[in-house]
Amino acid sequence: MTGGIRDVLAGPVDVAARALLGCRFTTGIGGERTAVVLTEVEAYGGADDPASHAHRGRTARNAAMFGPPGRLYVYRSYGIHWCMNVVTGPEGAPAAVLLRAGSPAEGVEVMERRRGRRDHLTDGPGKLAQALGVGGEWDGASLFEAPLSLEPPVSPPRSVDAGPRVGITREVDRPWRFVLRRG
DNA sequence: CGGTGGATTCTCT
DNA sequence: GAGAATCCACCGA
Repeated sequence: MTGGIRDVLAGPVDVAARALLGCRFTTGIGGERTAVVLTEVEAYGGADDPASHAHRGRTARNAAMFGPPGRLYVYRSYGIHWCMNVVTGPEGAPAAVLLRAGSPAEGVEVMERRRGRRDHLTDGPGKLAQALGVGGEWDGASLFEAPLSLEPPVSPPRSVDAGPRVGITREVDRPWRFVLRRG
């Protein structure tokens, strides 16, 4: 074994997306430790993927997608929420995996405070970023350097469902949304 | 340089 | 199930 999950993130984005399911994503932002197990992700490619932010080339917003794999791409959605992606593929080739949902695994009380509620803590991309304390200042940060960490699951997920991506208007038929099926 | 619309979430009906 | 909230990157002029 060489780099484990890091090698997978350097490969094709849809393969990387599947591999991220079941991973434990931990943040120690603001001195408060929170973690989730990723349960829902979506893959986004580059110029060949009309639904991707990188479809029209490099811009100030999507620059992180062109960087090396294993970093965060964080952007503001609908002027209100932050959404997190894991950059994949080789440097210079834009691709990223949107983290849509997870299961709270650590620091639940911190997440409750950040979210301002006790239910629906991490069941959407904006909610997940808020619960973990991730905002725009983390755009480009490495997942393998403190205060972030990404740990692969002990054993691979038993079953993964694939379907169309959510909330997009282009390329709606590409089945690049992956959901961890409980079992 | 101004108009536009989004990889969303919440509240209310 | 529908509509509002709210910002800024992007695109066309």
